[in-house]
Amino acid sequence: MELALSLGDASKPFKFLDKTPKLSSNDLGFCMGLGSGFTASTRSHDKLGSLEKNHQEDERRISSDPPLQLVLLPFSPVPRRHQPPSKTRFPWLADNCSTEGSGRGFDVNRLSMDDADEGAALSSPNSAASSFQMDFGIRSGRGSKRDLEAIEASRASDDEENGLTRKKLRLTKDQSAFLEESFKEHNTLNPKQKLALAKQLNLRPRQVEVWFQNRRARTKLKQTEVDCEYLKRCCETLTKENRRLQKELQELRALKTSQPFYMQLPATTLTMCPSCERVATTSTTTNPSTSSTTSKTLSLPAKPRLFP
DNA sequence: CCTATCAATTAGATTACGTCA
DNA sequence: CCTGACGTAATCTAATTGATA
Repeated sequence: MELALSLGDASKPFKFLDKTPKLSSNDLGFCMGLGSGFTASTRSHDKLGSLEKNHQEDERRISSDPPLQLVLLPFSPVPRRHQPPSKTRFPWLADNCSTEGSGRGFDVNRLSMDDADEGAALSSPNSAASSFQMDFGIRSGRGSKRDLEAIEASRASDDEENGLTRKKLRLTKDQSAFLEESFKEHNTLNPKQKLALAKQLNLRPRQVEVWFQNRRARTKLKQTEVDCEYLKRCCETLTKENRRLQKELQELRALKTSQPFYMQLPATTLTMCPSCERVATTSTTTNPSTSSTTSKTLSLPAKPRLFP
């Protein structure tokens, strides 16, 4: 999982955002900043952090198991620490490419994928992943504990299928990684790509489709969170600026009251920005306390975007 | 009508955390 | 104090459903 987001230094968490109604990115119609470094959403950080944590957890799990050496086609994924880039990560691909079904275990996916008819798929939506994991574990002969448990679960689910008790089985790390790589290239799939991916991953096209759908939703959610945090920072900055200006106004009024005649002189030159219609002072008054009146340059920061 | 997509939701799996013996 | 078992809340995510273009 890679999400590149550089928005400056992180700050304290904003817990209340958890309960804040999510804003649609379509609603974000304005953009304002004062050149201060905006921070990324801590909520996003939390989530991304947890994703990273999950990833690390996954890697930790993997590291305890002997690495599988497989061939990845047709993509060239980023090499991982524990996986030599020249080796492949997907055993079923190796089988698909070389032996074409020889030594294959029971695989219900093929039933639906060969004719590309999702409607002909088995009734259990989990059967595909189950068979995949079972196939994976048995043929590799040294699957992780998680894989082995998945095998057991798949057997159980196979047994329970007739009893209408379905079990949700997660995609394997490699399947997810492959889908993730694919998502980086294009976050939507045409039917041809969907079928190809499904075939490569030994999933049903429907599963690939759903995965992309959910992945898009997650991306959108994260972007919304980033946008939300960005708007919050904008709001804070504007509030600060507003307070400062109110204070300055008060001081000016007080000065005018105490020095009515003096203030009639044009000691301060006020200029109006034609674009934003804001007033900026460009010269000083005689009162040092108000001479801090500044001509601020309002820079509009780029709106933070997640990748891709 | 058919299809693809999306938002909202459900529900199973997993993780985090507190409690207690 | 440490540890493991246990229960539970929180979180993640595969999958479903209904609306819409």
